[in-house]
Amino acid sequence: MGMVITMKDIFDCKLLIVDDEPELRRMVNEILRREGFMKVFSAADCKQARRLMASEKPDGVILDVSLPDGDGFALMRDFRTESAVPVLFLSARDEDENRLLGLGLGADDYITKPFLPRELTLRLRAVLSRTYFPVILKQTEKPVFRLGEIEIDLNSGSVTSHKGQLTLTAKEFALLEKLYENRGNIVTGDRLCQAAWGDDLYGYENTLMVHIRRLREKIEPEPSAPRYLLTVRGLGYKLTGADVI
Amino acid sequence: MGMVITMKDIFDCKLLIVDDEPELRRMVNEILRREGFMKVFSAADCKQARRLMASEKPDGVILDVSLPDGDGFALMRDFRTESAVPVLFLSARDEDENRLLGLGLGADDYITKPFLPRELTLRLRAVLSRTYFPVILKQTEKPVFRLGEIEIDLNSGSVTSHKGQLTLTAKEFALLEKLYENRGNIVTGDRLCQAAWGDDLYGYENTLMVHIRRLREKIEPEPSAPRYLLTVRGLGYKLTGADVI
DNA sequence: CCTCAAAATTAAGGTAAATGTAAGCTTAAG
DNA sequence: CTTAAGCTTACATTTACCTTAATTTTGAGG
Repeated sequence: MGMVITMKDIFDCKLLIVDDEPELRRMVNEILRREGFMKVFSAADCKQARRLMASEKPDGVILDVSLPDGDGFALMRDFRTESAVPVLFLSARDEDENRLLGLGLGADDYITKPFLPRELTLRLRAVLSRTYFPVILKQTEKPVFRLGEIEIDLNSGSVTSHKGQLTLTAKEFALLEKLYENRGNIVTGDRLCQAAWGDDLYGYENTLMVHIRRLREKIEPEPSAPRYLLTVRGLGYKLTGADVI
Repeated sequence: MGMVITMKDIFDCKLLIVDDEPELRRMVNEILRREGFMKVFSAADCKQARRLMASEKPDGVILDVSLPDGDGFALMRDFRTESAVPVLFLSARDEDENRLLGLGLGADDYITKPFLPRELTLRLRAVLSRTYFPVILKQTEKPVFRLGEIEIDLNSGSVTSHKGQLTLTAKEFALLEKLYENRGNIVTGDRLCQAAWGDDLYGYENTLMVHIRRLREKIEPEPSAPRYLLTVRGLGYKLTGADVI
């Protein structure tokens, strides 16, 4: 079945264009209007951009990398201290592309000039869709949690219990992370395999079980009678009783 | 203001890949899986494509322009007489590009081989978004509802009542999910069997009853005098009194 | 490049929970 | 009353999962 979600209408989505070329601003504006974005603001330089950012609080920014009075990257960092507004970068081909690739762009995207209208709207939609939906964005800090007396830190991949400290292996880590993300809910074998191996599963069935077993040996007081990492026959596994720290 | 829309979950979105190269089918399949599209079918030729189109009724098609037994364009026109399914064309660079541009593609898009995974998913999202609107949601969220004093969470497959917490088995889960989807309406035995077992239904009559009984034992205060999961003699079963949470 | 230990995978036998079956019983409709 | 549809229970079977150990792969250090 479908689900009902509340989301901003495309007509209500405020966008800010930051570029020093008036012709390009006009063009982008036009493209966006045709696409249905009705609230579009534009700024020619950093100063103006900052002002509009503060007063209008846009839902997305289209930002030129090089601006007359500063750097697009620096500007983005400033925006980001205030909010998680998604940013789509504009850059001249070759000139800035390498720099862009090198950056930790996170949920953002970039587009090189010149571009097709279609390209712009495609990437913009994709960028916006990441923030308008309740998707967990790239999280720098991984969770630390507790299963009864056992403490688990996904930053270091360590499990601490009365027995001492153990380290999770790569597969164990991937599995536990996935289970924790969906804690309380059933996670199918397929999804777990995908999380740990990536590709489509052939004969993973048993391999998964063995890894689950090893994980249980590390996180369960009594691996053969699990209390936290439960099997749901025919459906998958689920993690219960996890207390966030 | 915002708007409320009903959208299909990305996991419920069925896609059909039509291409004669097995390796490409496999690759596209893989890309889509990673992106979260779980229901992907593939066909090697027009004949197979038509069959899958009729039986699965996919929500989107990724279609090679040239196929061993016919033309992708003709195939698309055929599809379109039945439904408004969005089509994303695949074509060899240069070879078919001009033809594609010359066509009145309408709401569709195309992509030339070879392509980057990112390109495929971007364009696919865009194509789908026209029918589903802003699309894209990574995490499937199943319903949580209440039957009187009993709370049911289909994410965790758990039933909570004054007696404590029980877990549904695979069959119980499938049946209850189907009944909930059609809550208030009668669901025939055939349809329930199909939901829980698949296409082939032989002599399930009694087996179904047994499973219904077991389900009632978990969700009914008094299984022998059901208040929520009712029998409709000669027709099937129906779920009533379900309050969405 | 080799060595060795840790990790991952494979294989095979075992087990219990989930499922299937059958037979007698109950209920509703005509 | 008769009949057919559905209910219930106990029991048989199956299959999904568990477990252990042997084998292969990986990767760090020499």
